[in-house]
Amino acid sequence: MFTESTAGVARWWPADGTSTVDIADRSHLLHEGDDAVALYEIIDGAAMIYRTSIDGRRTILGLRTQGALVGLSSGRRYVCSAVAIEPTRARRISYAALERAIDNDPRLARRLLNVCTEELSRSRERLLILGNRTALGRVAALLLELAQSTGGAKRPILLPLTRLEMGESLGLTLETVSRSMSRLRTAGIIDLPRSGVVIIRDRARLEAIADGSGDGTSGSRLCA
Amino acid sequence: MFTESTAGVARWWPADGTSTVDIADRSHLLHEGDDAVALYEIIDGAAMIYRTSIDGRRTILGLRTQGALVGLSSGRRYVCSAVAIEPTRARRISYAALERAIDNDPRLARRLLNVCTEELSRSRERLLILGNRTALGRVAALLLELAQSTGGAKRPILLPLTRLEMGESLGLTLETVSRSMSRLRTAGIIDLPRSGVVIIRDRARLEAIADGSGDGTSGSRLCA
DNA sequence: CGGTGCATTGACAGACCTCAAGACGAGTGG
DNA sequence: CCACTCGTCTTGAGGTCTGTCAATGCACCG
Repeated sequence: MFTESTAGVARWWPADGTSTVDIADRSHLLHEGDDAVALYEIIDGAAMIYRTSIDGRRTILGLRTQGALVGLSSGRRYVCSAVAIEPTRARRISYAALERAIDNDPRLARRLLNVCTEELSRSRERLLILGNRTALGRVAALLLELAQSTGGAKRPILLPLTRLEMGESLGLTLETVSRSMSRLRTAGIIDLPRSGVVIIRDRARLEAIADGSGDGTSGSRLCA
Repeated sequence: MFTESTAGVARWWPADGTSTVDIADRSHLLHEGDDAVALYEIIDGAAMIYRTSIDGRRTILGLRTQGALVGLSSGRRYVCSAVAIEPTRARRISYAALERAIDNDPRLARRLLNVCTEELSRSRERLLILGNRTALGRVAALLLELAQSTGGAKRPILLPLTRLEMGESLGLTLETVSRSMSRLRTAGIIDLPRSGVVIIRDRARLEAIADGSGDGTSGSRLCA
């Protein structure tokens, strides 16, 4: 359904309601609770979406990179906050202009629906991870996700998240994240050459751990 | 955004591609991996959406009741399975007819977008629960959700889920679910008159537990 | 040089999972 | 009607994993 490519979404945006904005690292695109006045498409960079509980705990709902839409909301207000985790450029599309454009061009609606269902898939993927993975599996899955967005196959990952943020993203404490990373390093699966950098040495085993196939630290069957 | 009421979505469906289907308890609406040919709107009853991992473990991603759309997918195939958890009637809308209808009526697109973002909200809500709630809090949250869909304020909840399914829904084992229910009963917060029935005796404390405000089993501040 | 923020590591406690036994209810066949 | 089976639920004991608290190390910066 709604299977059209989203690569060209940009050229479908209404001309009158869009502008380009630059967001510094750790600056907000939008705040939970604010009036939902605009949607953002990430052109370059990355952001994380999060919500804060009454008790002050933050839960990071996901990371978004180039091409993703941030600010989708079902009500009049944003339900999540979004903050850049690296210097980011985004296209800002006003809701008012967008709704007008939808009425004029049904193809835009289909593309938006497509993006929205993809967003759903990502949320569900994360639910699977939180629902039945151990700490090690969750960390492995996050590293693979980060490796994908950082791009390179064997290139080092420049971690855009602190251990605390990784923990908030995975439902773990920063200590557990740190210990999991250390276990992966000891097992020879990753390298931690210096703070903020990760190198994946054995992607197959990392994937096996992320998929829940044992803890992968002792003779993986996938690498036999 | 897309804030129009969805109460009247039904009358917007394309006439040519829709039909009504009745699904027995524990029968499937659709299977993960099948060609995505139709969307279902639940008219009456309830269904659960789930995915199965390679290792055979099932993760229940959520429950859907009257008005919800089941079968939203970003690709050519369904990414989740959906099974009725009580006798259910649903409206089946073929994707082909739906896409045509979208092109003819932009209001439909906006309503669909609205439903889709609501779906997103539900997934995110569940992420929050799995990310930072204890077993007791998760069970409390699920009971409140079930109470809502069962309807009545103080009416008994006729559990549509087994302990195993509740566990698969919350990322817990069935034993932990059972123990949590027993703790809630011992604390006087719920009654378990017979198998498959739950009565909420102290909603305020149950909500406090679900929101993570202590374990609520010893003198809740909300009830002082 | 001290201060600050982040990461690592240890010790311990608590939460949850696993394995196991038994209870209960519904359905079936004698 | 009763015995039997089957699936589900409950409860216990013990082990593992993760959270909490705490100390230390490291890089960066004033």
